[in-house]
Amino acid sequence: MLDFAQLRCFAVVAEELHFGRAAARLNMTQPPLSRQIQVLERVLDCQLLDRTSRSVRLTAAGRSFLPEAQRILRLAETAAYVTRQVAAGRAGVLKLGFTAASAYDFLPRLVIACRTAMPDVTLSLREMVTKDQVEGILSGQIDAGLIRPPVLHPELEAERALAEPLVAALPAEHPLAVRDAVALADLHAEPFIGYAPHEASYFHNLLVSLFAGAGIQPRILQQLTQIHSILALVRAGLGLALVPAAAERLRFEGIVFRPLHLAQPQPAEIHLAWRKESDVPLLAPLRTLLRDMQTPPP
Amino acid sequence: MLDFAQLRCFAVVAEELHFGRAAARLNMTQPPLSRQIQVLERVLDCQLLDRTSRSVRLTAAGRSFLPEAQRILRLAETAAYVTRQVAAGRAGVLKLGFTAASAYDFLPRLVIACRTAMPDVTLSLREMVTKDQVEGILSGQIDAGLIRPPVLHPELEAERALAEPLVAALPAEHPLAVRDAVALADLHAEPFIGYAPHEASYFHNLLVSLFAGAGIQPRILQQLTQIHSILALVRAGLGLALVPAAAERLRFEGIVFRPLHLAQPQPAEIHLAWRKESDVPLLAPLRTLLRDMQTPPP
DNA sequence: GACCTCGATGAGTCGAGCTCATCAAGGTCC
DNA sequence: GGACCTTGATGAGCTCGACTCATCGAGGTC
Repeated sequence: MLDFAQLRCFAVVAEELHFGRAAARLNMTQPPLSRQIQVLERVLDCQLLDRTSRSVRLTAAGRSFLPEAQRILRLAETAAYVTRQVAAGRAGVLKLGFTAASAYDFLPRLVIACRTAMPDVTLSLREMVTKDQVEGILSGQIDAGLIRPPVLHPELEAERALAEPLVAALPAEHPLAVRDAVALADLHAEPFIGYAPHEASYFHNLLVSLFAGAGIQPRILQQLTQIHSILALVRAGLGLALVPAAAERLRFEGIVFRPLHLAQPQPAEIHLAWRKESDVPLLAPLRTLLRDMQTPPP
Repeated sequence: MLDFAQLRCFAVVAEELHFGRAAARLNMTQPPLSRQIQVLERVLDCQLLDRTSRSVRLTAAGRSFLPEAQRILRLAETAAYVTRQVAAGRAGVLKLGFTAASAYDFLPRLVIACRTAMPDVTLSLREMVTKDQVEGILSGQIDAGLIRPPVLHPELEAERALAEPLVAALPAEHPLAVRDAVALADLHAEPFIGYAPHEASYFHNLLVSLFAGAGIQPRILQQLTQIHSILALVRAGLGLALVPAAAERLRFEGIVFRPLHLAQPQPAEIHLAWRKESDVPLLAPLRTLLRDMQTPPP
């Protein structure tokens, strides 16, 4: 079998065309260098170098083999380097799940931040609902997921990646649209587009507890799953809705967004979840990145 | 430094995910296999395999390194194979010079024969006059050349690659064009387009000796170097010419070619020439091919 | 709890590759 | 033409790395 040491010896001798100088460059003495070349020639079953005591020249086989040897050596070096980078979490691919809503604003910012902070890291992104992400993390289909809390599965760990305000989405012609901001009390008995209790349980439960806490009860006309569907009904004038601030980025014409004053100003959270015993090296730097994104430098 | 044995060990373990089976496939026992993997991990400064006494799994670094290791192993094998082929004269590139006239018919046949008999051999062809070819062979610019004899240089060797008849090239309206064939005697005092004594000395000298031997003397109007230039003058009706039979392949309209009866039926020769101490492995198979082309199987 | 599987590890041995010394070929120089 | 120099090949001796064999220990199964 071939041997990297032999390839390196051959490449250097082929460059220097002089065993003594080549041996010096290789930090060895001349006799073992001669023997390495001999072994390589025996392995390849052909002469690579024509040598007399006066000159060293490449044979046709040697000329053909030299670039291959150099290529293999380069590849080996690169592979070793890249592998070290991957192990250190400075390079590689991280398969990341995300929910539809996080794509509105958070995900693009994350991708840009990742590209800046870790240019050799690729995020392989897949949109999945929270439940599928949990299964995907457990099965290894994705390395981590951006999901709605709480993360209860005992094999998973999670931490907050984002907290954002809720805003009121109003038809442009709605009476409340003239206000600068909206309070929960304004929504009492208003026609309201809400979230489906099962498919969008996070926002459903969030709103239920907000309304209960404020002692109000909007008139819930429809309960939908996807934020853009809710906004479509709002635009049609059926009612108003509460959505995460990122939804403003959808730029729905005919809808105005107004800040919603709440005791907890940023109640809508996205968490990063991963397998507790995950050995994916990129997890740590990703978590650092997410933490940095929440506390941007002044 | 990396080691091919380690790469092979890692690749097989990564496939089997079992040290015992991998060791069997590698024709070794399990302890040294474990140690090879440990050494590789130390060289790469990271874990490639997560192993307990119950299971073996790839880490992220291992998943990243595996395809690289496989690629390097494949490359090494291919490089060794190709180099052996080159050394044996079954593959590689042969830089071959040729004269303009040999391109008419002989060279295409040679290229096709070469592609059939030695599919892994590439002919790198360059058109050069005989004198430049001799210099090119001596300087190593070309490995061999198809030139006009005689080859006199003491460092060169040569052998006949082709012998072909001469034919008479006549303007279509020429009186001799009605004949089936032409004899040298017919050319006496005829207007004739000949070859330049220096730039086309081979054909010049050949015709001089033919005419002298036949005791005739055509009226030489012009002496040119290139056969296609000579034929252009023939077509213009200035005179007739004697050209190698391959020139018929030029398909000059307005010219008819007629066999020329001679004592030596194939006086126009092309020889293959090469450096005496050339170590180009492809020379031998090329010479065999050229010999086979001259004595085609029945 | 006894047993089994499987990777890690320790002890002993053998061989590959290193160093040093030397040879042989083929130039150079006086 | 002979002494000398350069340079790659080769031989002897030694060292260190890698293999074999035996065994351990973790973690399952029955």
